[in-house]
Amino acid sequence: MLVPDRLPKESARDFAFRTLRENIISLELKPGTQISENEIAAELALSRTPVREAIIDLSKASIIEIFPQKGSYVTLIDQKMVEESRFVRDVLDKAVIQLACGGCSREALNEMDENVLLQQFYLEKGDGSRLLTLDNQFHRLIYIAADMETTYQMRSSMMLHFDRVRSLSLSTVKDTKIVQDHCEMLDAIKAGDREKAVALVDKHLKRYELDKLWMRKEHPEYFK
Amino acid sequence: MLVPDRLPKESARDFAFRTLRENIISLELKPGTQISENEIAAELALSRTPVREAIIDLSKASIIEIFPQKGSYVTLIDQKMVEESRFVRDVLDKAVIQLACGGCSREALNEMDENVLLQQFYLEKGDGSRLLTLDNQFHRLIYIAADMETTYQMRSSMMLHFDRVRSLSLSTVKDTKIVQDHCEMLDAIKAGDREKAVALVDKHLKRYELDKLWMRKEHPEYFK
DNA sequence: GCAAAGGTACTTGTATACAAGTAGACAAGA
DNA sequence: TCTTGTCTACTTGTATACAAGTACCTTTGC
Repeated sequence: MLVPDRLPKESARDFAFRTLRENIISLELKPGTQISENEIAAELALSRTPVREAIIDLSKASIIEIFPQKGSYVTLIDQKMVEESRFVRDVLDKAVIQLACGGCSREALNEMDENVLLQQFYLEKGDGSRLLTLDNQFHRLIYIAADMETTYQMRSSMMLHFDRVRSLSLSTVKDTKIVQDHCEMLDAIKAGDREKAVALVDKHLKRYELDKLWMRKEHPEYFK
Repeated sequence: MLVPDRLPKESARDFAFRTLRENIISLELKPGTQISENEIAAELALSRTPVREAIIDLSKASIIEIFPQKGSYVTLIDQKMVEESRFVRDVLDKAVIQLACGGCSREALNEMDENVLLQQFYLEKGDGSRLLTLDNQFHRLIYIAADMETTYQMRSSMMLHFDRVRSLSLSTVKDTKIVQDHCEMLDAIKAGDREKAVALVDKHLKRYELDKLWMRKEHPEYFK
């Protein structure tokens, strides 16, 4: 497992949560892997308590499954769960982008401009990991622009399942179309073109279908 | 605080979570109230650990706010949060009921029939608390009918804010229209009439606007 | 050889002890 | 009177100890 630096003032629990989450999404901790509270605690130089609390949090999002008195495991990727995540994302993203089309602050637009610029930069550099971060950030900025940040947080917890599937594929495929989609979405928001924006979200999400198929073919052992 | 019976095989953590959640939603624990891990633990005859874990869970849904080394408090009702909850519910409910209109099992329909019957029964009896439970259950059944139960769980966590506002008003108002709405929704699902179903969800949600206004007028001290 | 019993080493669940930080009471001193 | 320091009693955060259940291996008996 990759152990990042502990941020200043970060609580033990938050540190454990962040570490586990990143390792699971990046597939560094593979689906099916057993998670021992004691082992993780030792690895992070913490006691069991904060580690346990972090694991409970992650189990709430069904990304870790706890079997009392037996053990805890990184869940296998569940096709149905990924599908529902996709559905929620589809429905919320379309509703929110329409709000954003209704007008948002200069600030929010600037941040999105900057984000898209960086996406193009790292796309050329071929830095898939950085791209994934910017991708997530871009969609978050849309929610912020629509003043729906709490809703975004909720979306995030469900998106964990989706993120795992994207993780590997985005870092190898480096699809230029995804960045292109983001550019066009931003344009649609600026133009206040709801119809175009919704169509773009729809097209955008369909791309991940390929990711899923590719991953399922390449790593069937990750799936339930 | 009202302490329910502990269910058989229920873990201490689940028991603490359930107890706190119910007391908060029912406004038995009023917005702004301080929650002491020690006090709750004593009251439920548990140690701090499971109580603490339950409190952390509830803080994830922003229904309890934890100030480290200071104290934990039942959050005041946040208008923006209620608004976002309403938005999420609106968007998801409309999408899901359309799926249900696409056809669902005989079983699911039977359960909904039964539920609506009970709603009418308890409406006449004037049992608001029982009505609230049935109301929640009805909407859950729609999600189950659409095979979107995980999505419903996500919806639930955000709905806590909404539920608090409904709690008092539903128990006093006992609006016959709400039960009527449910009947019509069920009919629309049976008929596969998407358009009608969506319109009903829309109308249904608008009723709660009145709840909010009533509550804000009656209990301004509960709001942020 | 095989089956059953029991020990052992793990797991998570819960309880308790201690650490660290905050708020308020209260008294001492300017 | 007001300020300041300290003590006390609280809070949550973390560490540790113990309880209870599971899986597996080993040993014992046939």
